[in-house]
Amino acid sequence: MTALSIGQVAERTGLSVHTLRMYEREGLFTTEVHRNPKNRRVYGQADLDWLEVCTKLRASGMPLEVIRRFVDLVRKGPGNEAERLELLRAHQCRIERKMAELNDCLDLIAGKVETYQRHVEAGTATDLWTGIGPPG
Amino acid sequence: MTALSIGQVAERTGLSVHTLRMYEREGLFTTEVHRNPKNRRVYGQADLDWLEVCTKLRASGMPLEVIRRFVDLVRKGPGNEAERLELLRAHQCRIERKMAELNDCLDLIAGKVETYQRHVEAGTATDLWTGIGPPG
DNA sequence: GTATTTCCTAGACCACGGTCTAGGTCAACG
DNA sequence: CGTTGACCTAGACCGTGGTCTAGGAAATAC
Repeated sequence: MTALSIGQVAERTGLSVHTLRMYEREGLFTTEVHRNPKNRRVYGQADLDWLEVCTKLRASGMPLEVIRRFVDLVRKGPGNEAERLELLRAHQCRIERKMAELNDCLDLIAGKVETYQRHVEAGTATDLWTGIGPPG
Repeated sequence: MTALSIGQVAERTGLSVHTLRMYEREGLFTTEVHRNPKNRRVYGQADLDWLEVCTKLRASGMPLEVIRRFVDLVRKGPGNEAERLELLRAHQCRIERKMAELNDCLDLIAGKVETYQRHVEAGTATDLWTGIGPPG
């Protein structure tokens, strides 16, 4: 059975101890973080599992406040799964849109990169004006 | 020949007039923004073109400071294309990494969504514990 | 002639997500 | 013993990227 200090959790999640405490203050744990008799935080496997999910949600751009909403639903216990589902699905959509957007940006940038590359290879002879060239 | 007011540019770029002025202050235009005799900003097609690129760079997470670095290179004129290229390529990589990351997140979330969906369809009978289930 | 709109500058303000400090407890090391 | 290190709380601080306000000018609309 896992029982980790905040420092250890920081180490293996990549979050700082500050951030971990902050997340707790902000109600971002699905479960109260346990304390030992000395009042030190003790994290279990469930916490690690959740933090993994949590960091993925963050990494994909979910604001802390939305995570908190999700957490609140979880804490309320069974019965609101539809709401949780909706929340996740909304986020899924946002990610998908974001990826489409990034793809778009990537296209444009890849174009510019190619242009520049040909240029640089050709000996930096000509100017590329804005260095970007007219969009096309 | 295009000649737009800041309001018009705001309208067609989606940036606010505040933001446009801020970008200018921050040196994010490859070219000085023209002024009419009344000291009003007058934007040309080149500005629009650049703003389009610029917003894509922003949308893909390039910090203003990096955009400024790029702009500085452009303003210095021909001769530093290799540097510009490097900058763009670095960003390209970051986007690619980000997309990979998002894909990862999407996988996880899609999994959760599916689980929840089955659950909700099945009549919200069972609890899903953290509503997320053990990661697997 | 006054009211509205659009613009101008300079600078304050804001949200977000951390990050760090001060001041303190406790255990272990040498 | 003293000091080092991990932890505790409460709360200040920070970077980023806007967003808005105050105070003013000029044109347009009524």
